[in-house]
Amino acid sequence: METSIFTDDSTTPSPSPSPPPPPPDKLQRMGSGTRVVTDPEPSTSSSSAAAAAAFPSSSARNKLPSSQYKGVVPQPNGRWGAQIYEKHQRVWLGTFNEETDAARAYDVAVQRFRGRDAVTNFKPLCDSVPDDPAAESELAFLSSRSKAEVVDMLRKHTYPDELAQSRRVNSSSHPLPRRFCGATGPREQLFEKAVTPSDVGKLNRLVIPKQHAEKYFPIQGGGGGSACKGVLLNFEDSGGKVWRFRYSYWNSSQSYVLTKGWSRFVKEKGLRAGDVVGFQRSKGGDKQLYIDFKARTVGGGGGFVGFGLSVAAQVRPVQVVRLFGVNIVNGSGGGGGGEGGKRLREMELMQGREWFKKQCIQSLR
DNA sequence: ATTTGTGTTGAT
DNA sequence: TCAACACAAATG
Repeated sequence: METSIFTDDSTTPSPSPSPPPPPPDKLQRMGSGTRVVTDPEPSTSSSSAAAAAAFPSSSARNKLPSSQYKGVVPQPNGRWGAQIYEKHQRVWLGTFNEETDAARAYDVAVQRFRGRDAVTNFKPLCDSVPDDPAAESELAFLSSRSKAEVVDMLRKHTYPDELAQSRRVNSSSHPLPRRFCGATGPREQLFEKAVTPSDVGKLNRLVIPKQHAEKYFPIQGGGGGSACKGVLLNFEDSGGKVWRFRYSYWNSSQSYVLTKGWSRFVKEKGLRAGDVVGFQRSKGGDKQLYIDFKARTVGGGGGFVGFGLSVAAQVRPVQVVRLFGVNIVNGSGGGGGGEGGKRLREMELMQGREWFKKQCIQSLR
């Protein structure tokens, strides 16, 4: 099952008998701090990211400034990482430019992981008196998502957008049974990867994280150091179409990659940075490989964009969603092109995304 | 070349 | 559980 590092309890998350909000006191700074950070001037300072870089500091080995916030750790480049612990294991929540953003990410995670009265950096979220629609909806939103999903949103910085979209849907009277991905069948999920800009760019290749490559797609002759003849692998998509990719190891970058054939997949599916490709394998003896992807929505103005393309050919129009009867824009110009070499950081901000598991084709046909 | 985020360790 | 530190993996 994916990376279920979390003992997920998604649907029944709050057995938390936790009622008594104890801490009226602001327990904000604690972190094993040890370091008071020479009084962290609130705001005013310009770019925090630049701050660290600018520090000539006195000692050769720069001690990174510890954070005053719980769950927040400094990064070598001046940015901030957020993390939370679960069962003796660290769960990384992503990196942020602002220390406070990292702290907020931790707050979201800790409330999802440990319940309403968990210790937070800022607002306990349920501090909002009795009825605060905003807080309540967010609470509901959190409960409706698995820990893994929440972590994913935080890492990709899509939490705000997903929350907003959730609220939209919610308000439009919808008993929508939430995600339903019935038994997926005889397949086992191997792993997933959110494609990077370069995975869908001109390099025409998909980097398979080493960890997964060596575990699921071992290359003949040994992976790590051997040369790279490469092999051809066939993957079937949700529409039954078979895709053949060349799979090899690149010594230059010490990476496992899918090359020949990959660009076609990107183009036909209209893959964009941030979309998630998933790899499965049938449990039967045939070990047939499968590939699918989760597109992202272009929430912006609230439109819901199907995949920007073409997939129409293979889609079984199930009784799709009838909620957004409005604009079904066709954004993604696969060719749209401009990527511009701006701040990638900002590009990474993606709006909400929907996971399009194959629709339940089973029940209908 | 940079940045992320994992491995590890010592402290609480 | 939690964060400091070091550094391999990932990304561009």
